Amino acid sequence: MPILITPMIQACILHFGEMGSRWGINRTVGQMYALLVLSPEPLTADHIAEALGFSRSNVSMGLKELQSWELVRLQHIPGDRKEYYSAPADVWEIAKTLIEQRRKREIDPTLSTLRGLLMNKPASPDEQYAQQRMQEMHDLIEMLTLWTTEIQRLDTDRLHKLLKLGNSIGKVLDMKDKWLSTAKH
Amino acid sequence: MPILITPMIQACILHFGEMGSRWGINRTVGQMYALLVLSPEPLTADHIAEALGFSRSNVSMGLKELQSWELVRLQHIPGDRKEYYSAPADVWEIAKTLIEQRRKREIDPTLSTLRGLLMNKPASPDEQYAQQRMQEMHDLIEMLTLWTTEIQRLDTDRLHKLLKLGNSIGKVLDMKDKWLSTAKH
DNA sequence: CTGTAATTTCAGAAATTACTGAAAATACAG
DNA sequence: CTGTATTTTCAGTAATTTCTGAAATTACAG
Repeated sequence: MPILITPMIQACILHFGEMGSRWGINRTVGQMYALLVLSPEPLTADHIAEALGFSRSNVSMGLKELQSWELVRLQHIPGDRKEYYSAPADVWEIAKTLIEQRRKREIDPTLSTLRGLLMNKPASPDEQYAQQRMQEMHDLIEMLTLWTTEIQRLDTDRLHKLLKLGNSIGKVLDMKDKWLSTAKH
Repeated sequence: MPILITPMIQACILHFGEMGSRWGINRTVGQMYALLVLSPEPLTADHIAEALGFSRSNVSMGLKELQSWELVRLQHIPGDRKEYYSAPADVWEIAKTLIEQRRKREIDPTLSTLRGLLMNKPASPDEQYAQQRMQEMHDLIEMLTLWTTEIQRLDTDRLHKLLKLGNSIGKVLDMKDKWLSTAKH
């Protein structure tokens, strides 16, 4: 017996559908993923289609997309021919995957495009100015990327410690501040 | 005489158009913004329409959207009736605005939806499990948001110092690590 | 005011994206 | 193999989003 969609669960699924459509992911794929995350048991494509009222083929396409994002796990149950899908049990695992995939799809191509354009010699003052901006964008994006890469290295345990520390995250950054101001000299 | 679109500048504009369409922003708005960022001088809507080959009304709508994101500055040139638009000169300023706006539009509503749903008493084991996942999502998102808020506080100068430090960013995070492992005891 | 330059609005056309049902492909038990 | 359960593909349709031109509005110089 798969997860029963109560109004509360429904509300959450709908919300992530709407939000998903503000990211690259479309509404129905967002809903499917919310359902998988909230479900304590793996689900088959048919479960999802029935629970959300989508066509079986739409669910198949959605799952294919979620697989391309590496956000779902496919598994088989002995004695059952159907394919069961589930989301990672660990929310931080999911977030790390999302961050990494988005970097691959959005950041990396931009960095390499910018690098390519910056190889050209500027042929006019306009081009010189434009390249200056491109260099700034490149450096900023590269730095932010480095940063998130470091954060992604944190394992779930260490992340939980951070969570428990709560507000004192500010202190970590204060320390960094001090370090920065001494490094200046 | 407004900025002249050379092939190099064109390539950058087209790239950001494509990338823009992977975010919420649509292709033409992305192109418009790239043009504004790369232009050393403020531009009128007519300049933009001519440079990119869009209809005047499309440019008007696009600028309206960019204004709603607080990504452009409107200014008047004495003796000229037209309205001139420009992007902030500081790339970090732009990035901070983007981060903040996205938080407002995507993160904050999600946090408050999750909080609302978590107020309900779970009425079944499925609901109990679902709420557990929702709580984890909530806490994780809240923590990441706190983090980026701190980073956003950095002013441009301090950011430049960080940029200059380059790879040694890792060291900052190592320090944090050490601190964390001592805080554990 | 009046006239004109500039901008915005908006209904509908064009383009894109999402979704479905039917058919094809695949997987596997017997 | 054969037959059946399951999944995938894909052409066509539906829905949504984007874009345009014409009309309305606004801003301001004289």
